[in-house]
Amino acid sequence: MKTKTDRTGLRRQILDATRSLLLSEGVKNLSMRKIAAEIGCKAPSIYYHFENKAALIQALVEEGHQLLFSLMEEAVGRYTDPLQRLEAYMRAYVRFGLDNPVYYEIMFMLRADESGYDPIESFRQAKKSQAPAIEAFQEAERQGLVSTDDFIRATGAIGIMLHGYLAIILNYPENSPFQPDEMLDYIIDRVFRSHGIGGEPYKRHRL
Amino acid sequence: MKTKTDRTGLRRQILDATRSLLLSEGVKNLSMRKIAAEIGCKAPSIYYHFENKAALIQALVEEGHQLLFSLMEEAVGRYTDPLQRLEAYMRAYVRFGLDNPVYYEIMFMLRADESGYDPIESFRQAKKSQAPAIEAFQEAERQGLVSTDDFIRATGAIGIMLHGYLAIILNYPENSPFQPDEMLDYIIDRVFRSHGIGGEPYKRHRL
Amino acid sequence: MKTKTDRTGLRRQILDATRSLLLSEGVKNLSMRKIAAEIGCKAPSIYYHFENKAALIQALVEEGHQLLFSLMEEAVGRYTDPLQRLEAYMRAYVRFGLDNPVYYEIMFMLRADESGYDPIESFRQAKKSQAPAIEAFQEAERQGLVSTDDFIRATGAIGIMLHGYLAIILNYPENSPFQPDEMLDYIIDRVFRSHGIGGEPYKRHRL
Amino acid sequence: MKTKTDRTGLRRQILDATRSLLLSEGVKNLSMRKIAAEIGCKAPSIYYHFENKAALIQALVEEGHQLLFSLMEEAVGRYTDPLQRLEAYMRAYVRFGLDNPVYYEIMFMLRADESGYDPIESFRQAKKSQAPAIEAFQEAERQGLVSTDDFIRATGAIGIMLHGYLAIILNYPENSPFQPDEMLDYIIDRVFRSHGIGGEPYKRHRL
DNA sequence: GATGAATGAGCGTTCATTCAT
DNA sequence: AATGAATGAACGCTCATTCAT
Repeated sequence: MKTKTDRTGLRRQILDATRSLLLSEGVKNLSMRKIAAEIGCKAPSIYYHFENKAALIQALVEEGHQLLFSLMEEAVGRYTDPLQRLEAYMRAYVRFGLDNPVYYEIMFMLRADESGYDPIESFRQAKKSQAPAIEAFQEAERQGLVSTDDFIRATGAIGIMLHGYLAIILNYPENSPFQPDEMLDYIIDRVFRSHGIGGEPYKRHRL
Repeated sequence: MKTKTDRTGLRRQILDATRSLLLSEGVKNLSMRKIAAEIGCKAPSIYYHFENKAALIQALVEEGHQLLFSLMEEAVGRYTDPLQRLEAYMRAYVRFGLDNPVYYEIMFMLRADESGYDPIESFRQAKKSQAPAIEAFQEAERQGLVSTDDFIRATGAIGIMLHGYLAIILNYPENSPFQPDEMLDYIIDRVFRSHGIGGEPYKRHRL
Repeated sequence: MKTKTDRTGLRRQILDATRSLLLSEGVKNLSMRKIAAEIGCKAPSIYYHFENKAALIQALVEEGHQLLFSLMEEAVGRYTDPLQRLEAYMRAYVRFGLDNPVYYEIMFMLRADESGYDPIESFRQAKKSQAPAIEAFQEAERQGLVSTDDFIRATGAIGIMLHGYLAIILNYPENSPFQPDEMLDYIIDRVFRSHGIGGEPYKRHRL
Repeated sequence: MKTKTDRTGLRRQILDATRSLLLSEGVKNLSMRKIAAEIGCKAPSIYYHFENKAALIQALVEEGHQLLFSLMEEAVGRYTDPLQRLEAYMRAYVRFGLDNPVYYEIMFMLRADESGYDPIESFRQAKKSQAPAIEAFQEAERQGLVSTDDFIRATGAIGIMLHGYLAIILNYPENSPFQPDEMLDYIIDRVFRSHGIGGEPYKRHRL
């Protein structure tokens, strides 16, 4: 029986409080003291669970990558048609960013020296999450649904586009210079068109 | 070391030193004292020329928007064929970002509360720079070179894509997860393909 | 309005307060905050006058070396007989240490990494202060009062002895394991004896 | 029984790790956590074996005094000629300091409030180690080899000199302002000369 | 015997900014 | 037009130590 029920998992509390503070105040204004204040513990306690501030953010980054990976796998797994899988991937990726702005920002929008997270490792993780899209592309090609032979680059280009979309929305959440939903539809549409074949660009079963 | 004879000299020096420091040390490590030290004056002197740090960065942002605008106009002006104008626009936009990473970052990658610059005003400026691309699209449509009727959104989507491209390269300059040049060619190619018509997707005279 | 009188020379106040705190609490317990509190200013103000803690201590070390130098010159200058000059040097050196324990400690008893002062520079300064003793030795030899040809080493050995004497007294000010005054007389006596010639070891006119 | 071995084991490990850390990082940078990390245990475990940091250092100081005592006895015991015994004492004392800088520093160069060790007790111990030198002096006098009647003070003066020598070398190990070996020979020589008798200062059989 | 968890106190330092001059 | 001097607020972090387990 635990007497300190409200103290259970300070490590978890720290991570959550950090996410919450990052969301409300941004990376620049995150401080160990504020995190501690948010939880009700003292700043040095954080150092028991994390070596330093960078390690704390790094832990969040890793959580983010794991979540992203599982979400991408799950999203793609809902469909069998490769183009649907691809669209599902794109939409789920965007959803991940919109639902988890803090994760997305520290994963992909923070300079390495600010997050303390090795960017190479970050991209290695990101590539793992891209795999479902690459495989979907491959399968689509095999089925003659798209004309592309450079699946990796094609997926990279999609990632770039979705990153641009998310980066703008997340950076200016209240002042997005475009209609997010309509723009996303438009973007996805253009992606498919760009891989279309002749007059019948793609045999796409819309989600 | 410049002399202090020039009246407007210090203001200019401050702006230049700020850009230089932002380039070498990043936004996070920029401080009024460092700027002053770089120039050889004292921190309070900066306050004579700029109300505060935010105003200083804002001045740089405005400079950046002016430069971007003139570069975009100039780039498009070199061609008459609308698709060439469009491609020139895209390439010049990317070039602007790569050549002026500091401008690009404070213009489009800094949160409003960090730059102190009104994001709405920022997008108003950005839209001005997008005008040449929009007009090129319109003309291309008029000439039957592309099948698009939503020129603004199409241009927005291009901006999103190029922003994603630049954001990644600028954020991880030494660890870009793709080959910048080849990816840029690929992206531009896909943009045109996505607006192609039937079996002959576009009549594009490559630059 | 704060008059110039009570604010004059915060830099000087900082140095004095630092010396005072070093005396009462030791190097280990010196902190920028305590210095500030002693004076009545705030810790950051110290940083206007000294780059950091090491620079502050270094400034004191330099002061100490200057004081030592002038005291040694002055002490030796009071006599013409070289052996008297030598004795005066030794007694004045000890007096400097006893009167200025803080100076002595930071000059000669602090590890380089604690004082932030280059030990080589420190010894260069110390050697300057040793010059009067070396010259006295030389003159004593010329006059046939002592039999020594290695004046530098002889002076070095004296310095070592006096340092041992001071280091013990200063480290255990209340518990010195010997009678300071008598021991000093004894030491000086032995120094002269060790340089004596035959049965009439030295022609010394006691001070 | 395994328990007993373990019990004394960690205590011993703590002492050794502390010595090692003191050697490599200095007193200032010694911390309970670092000691624990060095061993592979946690900081609170140290408190099972030592009441606090001061007690831990005190234990080392005591070890040092024991070692010094046995080394001095042993060194002097190798000779029968009292002057040789005296020289052996001096050389062994210096050797102890050079070979065991950490012991020497915490025994004789640390302020009482830093070591937590009663300085009076410290000097009581130190005097025990001086006994062989005092006795050698007495015997030398008895044999007419030196002219001294204050053996205790004479030995004290020697201790002061050797302490000065060691304090400088240990404090500036890389920047000693004199040649250690030659200076030691010189010092020992002067000690004997200072106790010499008339034209034939001492009948010393060099070691 | 040892540790997981936590904390109060404190550290050196940096910062944007102010204001009298 | 610029600066000398100062400050309130905060920062990341380390420390010796405690205490329940």
